Amino acid sequence: MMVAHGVNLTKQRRIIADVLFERNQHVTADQLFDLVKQTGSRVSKATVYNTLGLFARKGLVREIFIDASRTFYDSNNSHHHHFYNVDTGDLIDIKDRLAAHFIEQDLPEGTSMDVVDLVVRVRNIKS
Amino acid sequence: MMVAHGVNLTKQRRIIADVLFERNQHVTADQLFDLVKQTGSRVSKATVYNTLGLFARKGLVREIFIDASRTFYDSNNSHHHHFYNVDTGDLIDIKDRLAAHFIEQDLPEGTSMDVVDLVVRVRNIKS
DNA sequence: GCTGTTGCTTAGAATAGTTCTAAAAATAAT
DNA sequence: ATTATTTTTAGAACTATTCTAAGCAACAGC
Ligand SMILES: [Mn+2]
Ligand SMILES: [Mn+2]
Ligand SMILES: [Zn+2]
Ligand SMILES: [Zn+2]
Repeated sequence: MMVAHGVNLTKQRRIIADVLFERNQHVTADQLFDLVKQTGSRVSKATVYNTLGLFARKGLVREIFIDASRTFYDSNNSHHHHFYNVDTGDLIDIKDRLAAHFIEQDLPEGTSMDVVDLVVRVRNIKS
Repeated sequence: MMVAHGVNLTKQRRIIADVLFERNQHVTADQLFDLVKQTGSRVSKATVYNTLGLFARKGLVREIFIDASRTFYDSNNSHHHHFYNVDTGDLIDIKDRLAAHFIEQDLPEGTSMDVVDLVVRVRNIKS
């Protein structure tokens, strides 16, 4: 899978990928560093940052920017969106259905909608 | 307008608001600090940060998180979204029409779509 | 075996946007 | 006028992330 995306499979990247892709999750670099530590393996924090950056560039994970203070990485790289609870910090998947009223019907229990932020990322067409 | 939103109108906030709301724009705190300086007025950087935070809490501006390294503030607080060009850094408004194929038709000249990131911010219903 | 080359990992330093602190200044209340 | 409250300010502190430069692993050609 990683080799298919043009990523050299090193020992550390293997360890990181095992923990990261074990399940669909949203983690910061620091959280992932701790998760790796909990398995007993030792990988430096710099390598966790480097590897997440590499995985993101290669399309293996998605970066999520919901607040300026930290970047989340989403091990589920299929096309989907998120509910973010500003009170609890919960980050919950929304399946890819864009209609606004549809989203409203699916709000997490006990929450009300605040703001819908949509960013369409584009790139210059290489000439 | 600001008084209506429960913001005390001080001299510095007035200066900042004049520059910020002069037109629809997307600025970082630092950019706004420079814009204020260019008018000849003197407001500290701390006050620019404090004021933007206050305006955001009061709903006068919208925070936009498109990359982890800086927060943009949108002087257009009407409900809309954005095209972000990852190559140029351009941030362009999208009128509030959510259909995905509609967005594709409106891509900025010379760009191709990369990723659509949608974050629905919710809050706990106060009980 | 060695030897060079390349890519990867690492600890710690540096960076930079943002927040915090504590004191002065402005404003409001009594 | 005196006191209380709010705001501004400079600079220090904070913190997520990136950078640096040295060491290490993998590999190829001898
Ligand atoms: Mn997810
Ligand atoms: Mn705008
Ligand atoms: Zn997700
Ligand atoms: Zn906008």
